[in-house]
Amino acid sequence: MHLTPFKPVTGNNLSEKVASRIEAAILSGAILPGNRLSSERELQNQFEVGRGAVREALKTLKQKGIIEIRKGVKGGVYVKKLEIDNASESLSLLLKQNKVPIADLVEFRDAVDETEVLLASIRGDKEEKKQLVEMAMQLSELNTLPAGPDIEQIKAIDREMNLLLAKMTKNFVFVWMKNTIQLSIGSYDSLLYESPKYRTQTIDNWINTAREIAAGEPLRALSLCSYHYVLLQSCLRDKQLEETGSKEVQEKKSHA
Amino acid sequence: MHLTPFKPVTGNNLSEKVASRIEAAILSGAILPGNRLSSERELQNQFEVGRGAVREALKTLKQKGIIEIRKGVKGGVYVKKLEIDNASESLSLLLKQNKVPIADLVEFRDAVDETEVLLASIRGDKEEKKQLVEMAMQLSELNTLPAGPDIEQIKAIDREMNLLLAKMTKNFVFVWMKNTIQLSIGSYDSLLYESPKYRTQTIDNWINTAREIAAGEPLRALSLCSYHYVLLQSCLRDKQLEETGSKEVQEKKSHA
DNA sequence: TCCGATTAATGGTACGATCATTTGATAAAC
DNA sequence: GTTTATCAAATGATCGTACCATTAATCGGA
Repeated sequence: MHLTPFKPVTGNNLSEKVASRIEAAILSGAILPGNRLSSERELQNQFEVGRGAVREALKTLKQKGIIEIRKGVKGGVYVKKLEIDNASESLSLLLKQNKVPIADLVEFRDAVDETEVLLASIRGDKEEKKQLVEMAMQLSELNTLPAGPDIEQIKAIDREMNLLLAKMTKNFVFVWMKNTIQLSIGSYDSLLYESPKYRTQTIDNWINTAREIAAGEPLRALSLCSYHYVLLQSCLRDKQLEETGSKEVQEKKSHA
Repeated sequence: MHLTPFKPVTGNNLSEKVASRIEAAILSGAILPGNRLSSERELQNQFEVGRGAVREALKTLKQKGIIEIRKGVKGGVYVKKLEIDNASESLSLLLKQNKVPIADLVEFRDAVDETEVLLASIRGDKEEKKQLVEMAMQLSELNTLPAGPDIEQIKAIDREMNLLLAKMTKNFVFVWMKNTIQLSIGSYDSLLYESPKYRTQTIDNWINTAREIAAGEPLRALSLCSYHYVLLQSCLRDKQLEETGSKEVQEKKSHA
């Protein structure tokens, strides 16, 4: 028999709660791709909800591309292997499932950012450029507070600067891409601000980059932007060294 | 009263048929963002299906982010304004809705392709490089057939070459991005092959690019890749000149 | 005029019934 | 014994009805 990893659910928006429960179970890896979850009637009993709610939840998950539904005996809900081809609708889903090595994402953002900096320094309004420099200076202030650096605030402004930079390109695709990547990479990027070693360097680099962009010096801004990634990769390497052997085994497993 | 732009639906997978009908009506622009579609019970009558089927269809569309559902009097299905912020889940949806000027997309792909070519020439296997060159030669052959060029086949191989190039980067994000962009930009890109003026130039450029990649000359490959976009933009400009004044009015309207 | 109660429209949920599809088992034919 | 045809059970797909909660318009009284 199956284990029943679900508990009853009550409340409003039932079908969405059911959907998020099932999705969580799948994304957490508790149920592996190709495995059968249950039939609709079984889920109905496990969650103690009506069958309509179950079916609506499954429709949502099917649209997301993470489950497959089969008819007949041995039918029911099956966890789908999420491949790049299936996921053309959703990059963020691929990222959530850790299907994408973080190094790949960093590398990609590097490529995009370089052009972004070029375009921003060419197309950005005067006001936008002014604002960018001001935000960079704010970073510096927040880093030299008497009570110590306000790291959360620094991260927030870093995020805003990134979005502003994308907006300055006047190109929707860059804005969209920045939004999506930021959601997934943000936590890694902010590592730079948690270590004192990198924080000051990163902020100084932001200030210089913002000034070159404001001055309309795209090529200088570009080389400074590249330095941001030198810092980030160095920082990530440091973190990796801290990790234990058991994590390495997990890594190999997930790559297989 | 409302018009009822739907006809009854019969057959299997009813809810998906209903969903695609509604989606088509929305994406075609027949129903504008912010407008109310109908209530569930109205849709049930219009499509002549059960209410469950309607609700399942709506769940799918809600998950896609193109509709919004409101409770109470004046509740029902409303077409959602698809903004960049909402759409972090789906770039292809933004593209389908023509929210993104094609020039933006071309520019973005240009930025990505440059790095892609660099990485491909550095990381590509020997076999992949060999295959790339062979495919480029195939393009040339297809262009000089006695019976005239086989344009459809040429487009198909162009597509395959693009995907191979992305694969050669050994970076999932580039592969995903190429897949997504290809779906939307493909039709524009293939304009290059429809005009005799550009077709031969584009193919020759592909051959040279493939050879430089195979030779491990990333910088030469890069400059050739850029030339592809010079050709594409020139070609798009030609097409735009052919368009009439009435289209220009539409353009301005959609930009407002 | 303004505020509160009423009412009607609508989504959310549940339950039950029927049909079509799929798989496995059983029986019949060779 | 093997193959083929038939049947049965599990399951998704769909429909219908009923009831509750929410929402906005309407109506009536202060």
